[in-house]
Amino acid sequence: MVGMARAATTSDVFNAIAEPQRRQILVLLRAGERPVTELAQELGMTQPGASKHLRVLREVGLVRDRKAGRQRLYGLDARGLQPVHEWTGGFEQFWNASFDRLDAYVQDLKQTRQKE
Amino acid sequence: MVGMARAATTSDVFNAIAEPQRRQILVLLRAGERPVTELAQELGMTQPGASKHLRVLREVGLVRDRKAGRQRLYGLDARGLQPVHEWTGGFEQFWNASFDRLDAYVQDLKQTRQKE
DNA sequence: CCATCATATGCCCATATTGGCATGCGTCAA
DNA sequence: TTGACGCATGCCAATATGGGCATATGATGG
Repeated sequence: MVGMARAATTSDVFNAIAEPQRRQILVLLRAGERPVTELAQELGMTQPGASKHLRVLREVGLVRDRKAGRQRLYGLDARGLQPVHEWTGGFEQFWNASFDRLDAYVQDLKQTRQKE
Repeated sequence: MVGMARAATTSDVFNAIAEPQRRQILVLLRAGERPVTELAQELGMTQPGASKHLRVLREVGLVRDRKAGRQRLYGLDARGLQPVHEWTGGFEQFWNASFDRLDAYVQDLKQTRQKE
């Protein structure tokens, strides 16, 4: 193996939600279970397209599916999003500090120049 | 254009943090600014590799860089992570509800079977 | 049993990546 | 000025995707 591409999107949640349409699907599912075709329509994608995205979401555990007659209802299982929320939360203290740090840089630069 | 792959990773934060090594870089930078080589060493990657990941992070605005002599110090700018935190936070109410919903499914199935 | 509806898959194409290596470029020290 | 150091890039190889289409699968209703 000489080159590698990217970790399979099906392997982790971060990758699964990197796709805008998959995020939209998750948002839609907050309103409740929905069959594939309905999701496809509401999001303006083809049925195969929706199925493929749903498959990825299913494999990382963000959605569950349940057979209901001829349909297959997909439902949200947001537990997998918690790690992402927590990971980003670990940077919360830096959101506001960023500007201050930037200022610190500028100060540093000014002092450095004065010394030269 | 007949086929498309995936939105450029450099275009949004969700995609930028989909890469494990880039997440590690961000975590390391919480401790403060660091030159490329040092990051590469600590994460066990080559210098070009680190540079490439840093470039992606820079283009989505998650890191800033500052020249310091021969070195280039990279620093964290976590503001871009806030949207991700908020998006996932929008599912917080479903983290605990998931099990209940699952139970509801089981109940449904049982009733359905009894009817048959 | 048959036509139809609802989905999942397989295949092919064009693209986006990531990694390894070599190399260009600017900076600093002797 | 010259050589070493620190980084960014370019190029190539191997892969993972996402979309469009056709088609296999399954279940339902007559």
